[in-house]
Amino acid sequence: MRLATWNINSIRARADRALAFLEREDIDVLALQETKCKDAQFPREAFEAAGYEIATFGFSQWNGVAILSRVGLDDVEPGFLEQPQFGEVPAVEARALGATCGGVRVWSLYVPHGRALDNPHYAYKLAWLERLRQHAVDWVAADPAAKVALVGDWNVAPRDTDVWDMAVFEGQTHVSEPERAAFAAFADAGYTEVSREFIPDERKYTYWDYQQLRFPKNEGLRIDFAYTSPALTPLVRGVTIDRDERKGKGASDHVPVILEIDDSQVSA
DNA sequence: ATGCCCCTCCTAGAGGGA
Repeated sequence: MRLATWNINSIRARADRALAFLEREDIDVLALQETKCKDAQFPREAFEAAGYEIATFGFSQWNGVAILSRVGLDDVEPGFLEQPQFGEVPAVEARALGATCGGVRVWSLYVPHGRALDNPHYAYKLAWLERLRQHAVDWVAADPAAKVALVGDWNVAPRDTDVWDMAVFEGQTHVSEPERAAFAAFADAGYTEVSREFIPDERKYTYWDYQQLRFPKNEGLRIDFAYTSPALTPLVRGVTIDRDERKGKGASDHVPVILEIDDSQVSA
């Protein structure tokens, strides 16, 4: 099974790119972030015609997550239990969507950005990650055989080498110690960030700003990751970053991360 | 060329992104 995650930065602006990606990379399950549309606005028809079932979670132009699958799509959960809220009138945001696809419990995650270290969004980000981590612990405690994939835009650069110039990011979000600790806590819980296992090299980024020739100069960030539960980790045969997807007119500022999973042992 | 910001929405300037 080939499972991909991609912050697409508007599914309506890039439905054609998404369709081409699914076909080119032979993708079975695609977790999307920043779909930037309400459920009713999601361009379902083209993906259904290509053989995918679709679950969406979006209710405004902000955020939005989705899962497309051609290997089953069951037990859809928009958001996780007691997901931290944000806003003047606190509300759950469309940043997490769970579904079981081909025997794998997939969570498409768009972790809050944080904005600035002294911004309320930053405390929200840390609380959001911690609540998710508690669930991640509970899921494998309840069922050690659970095959869980926590994939998406984590908005954390775990290492100094995951940003193109630490001097630029010093004192900003994504690189602070509490964010890195919140990210690392998933590994303490027994999950493995498999992109690092297969791609340990430096300067292997998943995001490049649209401005100032960041992509041609390979000045990017590595912030899109895939944590897998203990039962799923040994089934991951490979991980790739589809860097070429950043090329050309109309690219998202993020590229897909693709997992090859041995599903010969996984019942659909 | 991988190429000099892009998405959204009460269409026009602002909010959000990282």
